[in-house]
Amino acid sequence: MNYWLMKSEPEVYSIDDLAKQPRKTDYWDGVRNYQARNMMRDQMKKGDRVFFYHSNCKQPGIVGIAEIVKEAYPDFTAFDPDEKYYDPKSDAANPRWYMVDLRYKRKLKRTITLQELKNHPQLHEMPLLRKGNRLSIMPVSKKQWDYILKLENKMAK
DNA sequence: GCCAACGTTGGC
DNA sequence: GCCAACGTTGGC
Repeated sequence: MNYWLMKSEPEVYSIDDLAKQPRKTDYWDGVRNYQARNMMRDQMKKGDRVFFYHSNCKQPGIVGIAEIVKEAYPDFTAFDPDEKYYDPKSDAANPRWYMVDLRYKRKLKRTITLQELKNHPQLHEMPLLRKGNRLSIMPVSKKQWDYILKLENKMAK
């Protein structure tokens, strides 16, 4: 099983929005970056666990856990000129972008903030904490995953 | 709202 | 293929 971190702006799509969906499941559209696409398309597997991360907000950080329930398939929002993430270079015959389906698992008992993550040298290797990394999808190692989950029950450091 | 860090685009 | 210009991300 692989572990991931996926960013979303809560003003646009929060973890509560995901939890509100029928069967708590929704598609993850709008990835328009090749590196993120490749990880999603080639490495994300059904059953993989995901840290849901809120970005570009007052308290950026990990807010919950989701699960991959459907592996990559063409992102149809790229085909529609009315969509925000329309891409004329992508069409059904030759899709450029992909999406996965995500199911809400649970919220963390507390938000583990970006600032808190930075305070742990054990996590410094995370792409999230590396300078200039703006990928919306990033791998998380099992070690990092377990370490972060343990933080959930501790006081913020 | 600012701006650093990247990615993408397009002229040459 | 180079690289300047531009757009985007996202923390602060």
